[in-house]
Amino acid sequence: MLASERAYLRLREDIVSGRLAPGTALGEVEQAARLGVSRTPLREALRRLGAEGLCVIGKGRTYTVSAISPDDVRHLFELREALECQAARLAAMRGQQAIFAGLAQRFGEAAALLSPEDPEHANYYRLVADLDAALDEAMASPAIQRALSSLRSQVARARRLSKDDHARLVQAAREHQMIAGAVADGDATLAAQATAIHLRASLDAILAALAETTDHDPVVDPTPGTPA
Amino acid sequence: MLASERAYLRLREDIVSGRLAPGTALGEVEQAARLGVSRTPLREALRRLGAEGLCVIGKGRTYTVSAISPDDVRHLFELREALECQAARLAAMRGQQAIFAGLAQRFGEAAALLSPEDPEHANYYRLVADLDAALDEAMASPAIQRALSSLRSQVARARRLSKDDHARLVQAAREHQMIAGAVADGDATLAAQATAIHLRASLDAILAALAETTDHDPVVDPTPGTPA
DNA sequence: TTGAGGCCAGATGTATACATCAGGACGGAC
DNA sequence: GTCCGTCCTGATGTATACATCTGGCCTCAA
Repeated sequence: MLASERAYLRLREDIVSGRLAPGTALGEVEQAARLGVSRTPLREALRRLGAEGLCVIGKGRTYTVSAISPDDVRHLFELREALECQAARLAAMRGQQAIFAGLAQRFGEAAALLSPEDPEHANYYRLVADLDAALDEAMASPAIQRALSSLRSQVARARRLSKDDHARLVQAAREHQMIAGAVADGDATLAAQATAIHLRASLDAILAALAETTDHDPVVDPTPGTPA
Repeated sequence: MLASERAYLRLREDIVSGRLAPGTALGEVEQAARLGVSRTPLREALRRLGAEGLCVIGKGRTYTVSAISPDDVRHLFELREALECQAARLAAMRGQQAIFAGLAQRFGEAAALLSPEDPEHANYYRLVADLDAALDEAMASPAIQRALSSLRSQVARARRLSKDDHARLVQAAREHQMIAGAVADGDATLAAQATAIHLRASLDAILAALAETTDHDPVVDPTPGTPA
């Protein structure tokens, strides 16, 4: 695998997981040494992360891990709403009905996937990923796909802030079922509205979790570097 | 100015203007020599252009100037609609009424700016840019701003395909007036709808021009390189 | 003649040396 | 004592040498 790709993936994972806390300076030499690549591919990784918003140009020319305040999450979801509602609309107009009918049914049975035996909810999240992939293919709009993929790592980071309690996940499954159902019916307006509702509920869940956590705990692991 | 920035700006200009035709291979050594920089900053420029969609990774690892077929333009506008309608909505909710009222009035008088004495319509386009900037500031959503700025160079390229005939520009001015007016009124729904209408009309104008041109002329100047 | 296989040219990917710049610390002058 | 200017240190920006890969062409065998 390309060194620049490795560096990008590892840095992204480190930022999304919180191992690299917001505000951490990402020096080229330091990170290159840490990840075992030279500065050239690392620079490329850094620029990609910058384009995705995971890090920003601080003072001077240095990159720092971007913050993720409640307002940042709100702004992120404003973009998500624009993109995903449009995606749902287009998918409803262009997608194959059968695929989304099947997904809707699977979401209807999703409560079973949310058993406490699987604390990671791997099966459930695979189902969500399947819906995302189906929407991606159905909307058939490369430009929106690209914008969305650019957004996903930040969304993943935001989701980490939310506590996936059982009640929320059951409700989220219902929301997803509604989206898939509307797309299956070819109802573009309803699909967009269902998406908007889901995003609003997700945002509220994240903000609620954030409000709790910030009172007594740092949002993320504040460890700046790694123990060599 | 940084060499990477120079390379980026020149390559972007060359692609948007059509001097580098769609399908042109962008070899690192060749372009680095042409622009008088070394491969390192040129690579960075190439990656930025790739992220914006102005060039794509062809076979092997080579970059080529992206195509811009009617379908590409349609896809581009699907994304534009999602982003700009949301931007208009947010601006209507957050913007300062007076600014947009002033812009609406200026668009109402825009017909005077479209005199045949100014074939470039510089004054008119400055007004459009003012509206864009006002919306940018009013929506106060960094994420959407970033996505939009990433899109602008492709929009500029698409606009080059359209013939700015007088009738269309007059109509476009009315559409812009409507957007500014709706934002001034704080009417988010109307602002989004006015934006959608404007984008639809712009798209139709581009597609019509494209359909005409492709019948007897290449879409862009097919000169691949420069005469040393 | 046609297909497969390997060789070669030229590209991209990476590492590193050098140039340049920004921030801070130190010292001197007022 | 404080403020300003200079120097220094360490970073980023750039150029280039080297490694690696890709694709095409040529050769050879069936």
